[in-house]
Amino acid sequence: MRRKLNAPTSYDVARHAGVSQAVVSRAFQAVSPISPATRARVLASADTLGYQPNAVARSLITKRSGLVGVLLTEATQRDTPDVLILLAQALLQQGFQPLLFPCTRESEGSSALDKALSFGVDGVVSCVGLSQDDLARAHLRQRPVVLFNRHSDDPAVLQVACDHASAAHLLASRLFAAGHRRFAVVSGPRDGPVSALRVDSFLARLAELGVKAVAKYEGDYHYESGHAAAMKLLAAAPLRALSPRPEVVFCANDAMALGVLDAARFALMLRVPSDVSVVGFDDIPAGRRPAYLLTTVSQPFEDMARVAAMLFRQQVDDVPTPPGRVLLAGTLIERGSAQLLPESPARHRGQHE
Amino acid sequence: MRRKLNAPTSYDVARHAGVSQAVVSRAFQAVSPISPATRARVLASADTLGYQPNAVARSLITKRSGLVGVLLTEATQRDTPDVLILLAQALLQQGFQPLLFPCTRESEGSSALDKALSFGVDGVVSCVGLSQDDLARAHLRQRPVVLFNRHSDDPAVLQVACDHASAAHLLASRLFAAGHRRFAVVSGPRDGPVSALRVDSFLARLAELGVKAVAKYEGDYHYESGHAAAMKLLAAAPLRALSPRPEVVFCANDAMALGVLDAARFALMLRVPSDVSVVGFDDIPAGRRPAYLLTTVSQPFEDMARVAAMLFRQQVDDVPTPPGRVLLAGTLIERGSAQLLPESPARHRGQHE
DNA sequence: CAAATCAGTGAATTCGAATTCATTCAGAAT
DNA sequence: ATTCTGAATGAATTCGAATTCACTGATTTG
Repeated sequence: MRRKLNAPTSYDVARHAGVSQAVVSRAFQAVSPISPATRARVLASADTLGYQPNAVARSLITKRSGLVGVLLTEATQRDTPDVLILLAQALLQQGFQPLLFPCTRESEGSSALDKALSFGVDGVVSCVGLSQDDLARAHLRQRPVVLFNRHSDDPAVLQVACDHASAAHLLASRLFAAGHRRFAVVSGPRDGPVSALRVDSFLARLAELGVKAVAKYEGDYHYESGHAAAMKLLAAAPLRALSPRPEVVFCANDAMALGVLDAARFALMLRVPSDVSVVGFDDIPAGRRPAYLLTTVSQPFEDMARVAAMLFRQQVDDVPTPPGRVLLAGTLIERGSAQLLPESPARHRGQHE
Repeated sequence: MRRKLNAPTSYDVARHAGVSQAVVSRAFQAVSPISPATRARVLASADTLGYQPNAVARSLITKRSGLVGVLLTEATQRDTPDVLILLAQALLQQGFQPLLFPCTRESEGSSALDKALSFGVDGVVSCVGLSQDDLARAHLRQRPVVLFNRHSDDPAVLQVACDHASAAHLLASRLFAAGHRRFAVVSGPRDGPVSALRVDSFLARLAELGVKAVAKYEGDYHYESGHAAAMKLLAAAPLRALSPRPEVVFCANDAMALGVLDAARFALMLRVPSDVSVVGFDDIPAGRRPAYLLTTVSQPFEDMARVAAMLFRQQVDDVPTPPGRVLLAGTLIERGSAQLLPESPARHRGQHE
């Protein structure tokens, strides 16, 4: 009396079909020396026994698991969890099962990578920054890494990201051209790798245009910090005459922009955009609603996910792939929260798609 | 000249430490017959070689992979992707690495389960409905399944869900007690397993209270369908006198409730809640903002995730666990979008947490 | 008709760690 | 001193599928 607990193995199928175990194995490979007749017989047996090849045993010998480690930052988890979904779907479409490694701090990336490697992933797509050393370790074991919205100086590492800098640059130009001169900026945490790109580029462009004095506030990407920023930056200061209220508040992400908007409207009783323009970055769903109509930059997450997944597969399959950085342009979404140039009439788009 | 590509194995460590492979293996188990001195030596060698036990090889023999299959519906992916994050974090905390199986239809659950099993998962947490047959298959292989917000008639299957029915029941009572008599309901898709619970229970309670005529609209859980529902249900019909405008619109989820809210305010120029009350279900972040202040029911996702993960681990560890359904109560969140009883003063909560 | 070729098959080995079982050796008990 | 005990160790086996290699029998070729 055997234990029926365990799943049937290739030997069970072999016995049932009257062949050797090797033949069973071959029956499940696309191209392999096996006669069509035998294959059919084996597959039939497998079907009646409910046999499925054990992916664990297979990957032990083939060194291919069909798994991809997906490293997530806390920010991704909190603000744009749907990116994860898009990534997962794109990777799945390329034939990889996503294995999740949620990190709470950027520094956890290193150990997450090791854990992923020990699980035998074929490679890693990381939303978390990785050190040169981490990348080298993965490379040594021939496990490709694709960085997602994260930067590495190593030109050999594939990176897929939104072109934050260009978008911020464009935004600054447009706002300046619309006649705005008094700017305020709500950044993310100082060390945030993405916030820096957005804010620095925005400020750099303003400086180019001759705008030096810009009020700054360091937020933490949360709605509340946007609210707090607005209270500080926009409040009717007693000495306001000395430093007049900003005409535009640029936020490093949408969540904070919504905080600014709500604070401006409901706490400070300012009209948006006539009293103050607010722009964000990300195009989160909430900003699309009639209640907000936030002018913002949309990251092409779907394309980014698709490209990342495709590049990942190519790397795994050793398809020669030009390394480097793939920057996908963000889209300026003009809704109603900012006064932009009349030349480009602001379309009041609501939810799109 | 050996290939340095491959990760070091236990044999490499054994050689380096001057012991047998078996000892290396033992050094990495919490409790095993090995002297503290040797263990230290082995671990030191492992460290210098950068050795980590290969999880694939290990799980081949131990039948434990430390992986948990997480089956996702399209709805979860679209509406509440953060549930996935919470689940992932909770499972991780219990020592399981979440392997994702995004499904686009409920019917894909079956094949997703098989795939998960072939990957050697220790069990499955499913947001997708599974058939009796699926559950039996998993049970046969001793792979526990925990259903998350999904129902099974099999009392032996662990289920963790929000108590949608009770919450909807309470909501109906409260609205009725507040004096409302003309109700409209925006449901999810007819076959949606969750929508039915919410809407049916809401209607049942109203019927109990003597309210028979309720306007109904079948939405699809999306914002747009809420908008459309409002246009249909609340529009100033020519013969409105014959069927007066509903005082309350109950929506099967928040996304649709926001659609109703926006349509009422911006398209129909109705005041909320004085002209019409709107209530939703889920407590999505957008509803918490000052621009909406949606009255809704909050699903205790965090608790649900924690409980599900805990029960899952117990099952995997063969801790005797009383099977059955765990229903966690939803919380009625009273914000500004509905007129409820004066006896319970509506607190205008914004973002909470 | 013999030799060479080739497709299809099975026996045996492999991947890397865990585990069983036998063995060794130090210290305790007699 | 001798036997007994127990802890610590190593050799060998195991998990399940893929793969190498040798082999068979059928087919083609000279």
